[in-house]
Amino acid sequence: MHSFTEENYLKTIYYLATRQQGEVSTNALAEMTATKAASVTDMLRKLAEKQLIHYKKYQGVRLTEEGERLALQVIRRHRLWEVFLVQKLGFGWDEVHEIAEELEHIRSAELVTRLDTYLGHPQFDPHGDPIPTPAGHMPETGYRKLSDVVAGEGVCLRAVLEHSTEFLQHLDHSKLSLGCTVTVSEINAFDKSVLVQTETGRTVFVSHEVAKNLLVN
Amino acid sequence: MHSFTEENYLKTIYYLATRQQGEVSTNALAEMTATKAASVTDMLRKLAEKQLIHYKKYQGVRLTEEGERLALQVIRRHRLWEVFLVQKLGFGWDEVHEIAEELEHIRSAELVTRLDTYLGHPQFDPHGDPIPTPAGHMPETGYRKLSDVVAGEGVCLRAVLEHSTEFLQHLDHSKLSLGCTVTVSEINAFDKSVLVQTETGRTVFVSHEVAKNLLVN
DNA sequence: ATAAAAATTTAGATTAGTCTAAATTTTTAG
DNA sequence: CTAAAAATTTAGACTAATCTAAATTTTTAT
Repeated sequence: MHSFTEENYLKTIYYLATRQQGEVSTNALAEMTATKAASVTDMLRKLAEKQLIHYKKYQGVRLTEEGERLALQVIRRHRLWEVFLVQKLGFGWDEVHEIAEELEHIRSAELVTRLDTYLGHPQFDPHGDPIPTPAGHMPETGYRKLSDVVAGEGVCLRAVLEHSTEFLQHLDHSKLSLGCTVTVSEINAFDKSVLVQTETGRTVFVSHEVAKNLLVN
Repeated sequence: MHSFTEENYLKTIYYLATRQQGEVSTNALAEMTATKAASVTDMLRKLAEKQLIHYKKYQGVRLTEEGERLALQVIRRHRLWEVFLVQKLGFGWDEVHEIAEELEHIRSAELVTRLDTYLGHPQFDPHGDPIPTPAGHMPETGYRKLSDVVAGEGVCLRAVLEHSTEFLQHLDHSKLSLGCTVTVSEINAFDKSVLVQTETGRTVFVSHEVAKNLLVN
């Protein structure tokens, strides 16, 4: 079996790999896991020995097939628990990340299967992230960033790229939630902020910084 | 905060203390936690330093008020999760112990509060064990062992003392479940086995070994 | 192209929890 | 009451995950 810590490294490598080109760097991992580069190096050697990553000194790191399978298992558990916490226990979408960070390491396969059934086989977590399949496949979404939408287009809010409490509460405050249909009425040429029209006719100001973290289709 | 391991020691000390007179011994703890006596001694020194137990070398161990409070918190979480696993996810009562052993260490207080509400503030777990209150009080049950009931008495099955899969499956097989009302029709003078009559008129043979692990009122 | 900067790895230590083997204390049985 | 047995603790070591400081490699900027 793999340790709690190993699972976190695999998950983090997966996360960083999807957000960039090529290999994941030691420093990037150190920052994400809130450890030091030297500690990361030690762990990378260990994961490489277990054949969970491809690793050459100084050259960064990439998941093996087995490593990716494990990472997706952890992510699947994390996202299913987030659905449980929000839909069943009534937590806000801004409150569930830390708790799911712990729940994701509970190992029983039967538990995950039953939880998935209990939740009605959800496809997305409360932040709009797709839930990996039991077989270990990450569904493609084809979403774009709101910041890439041109004026006049109508789109639907589908997911957030940023999970911080501050960001999510800001959206709550703007009364923007996933599933909202909005039309981009204006894009500011100077700061790239956008004005969007909701179905109910409200106009909402969205800064470029926020628009970059909103996924739509 | 206290580690996973410390929580397990506190829980085990509480468990052993309720099943005997006086102090809990190093060896008993070593057996229950599947470690060696030397390891237990190390941990006891640490828990004593943290004022969670009263400990004098060679004299056994007893929880302090704070230690008991923490132990009851862990037990409360364990039992609430068992209710969840059985009532919401449909696990059998013989399948939930190991999973709850992991879930009990998830630390969010808010999670426990919400889970309790979601489950409808249950008073007992699937094995009939009382769930400690949020304030850290273990409800008294006043149950007796079935092995102490005299012939002719009618009683209701309330809890099991033994949680092993084998024992619980044996009860399932005998179609004895918590809540059953039974009348003790005969006590064998030689082996102390009992015959009980169920409400439906079935006669069930219960060995002394089993009767000692069934609580009734 | 090369020196400075940045990134990464190595060396050596630390902490939590565990172990075995040896020493010590308590209990028990004659 | 005392010697043997049982229980417990101490001593010294190990593993996983981390750290700091120093050494090494790669990248970058003139």
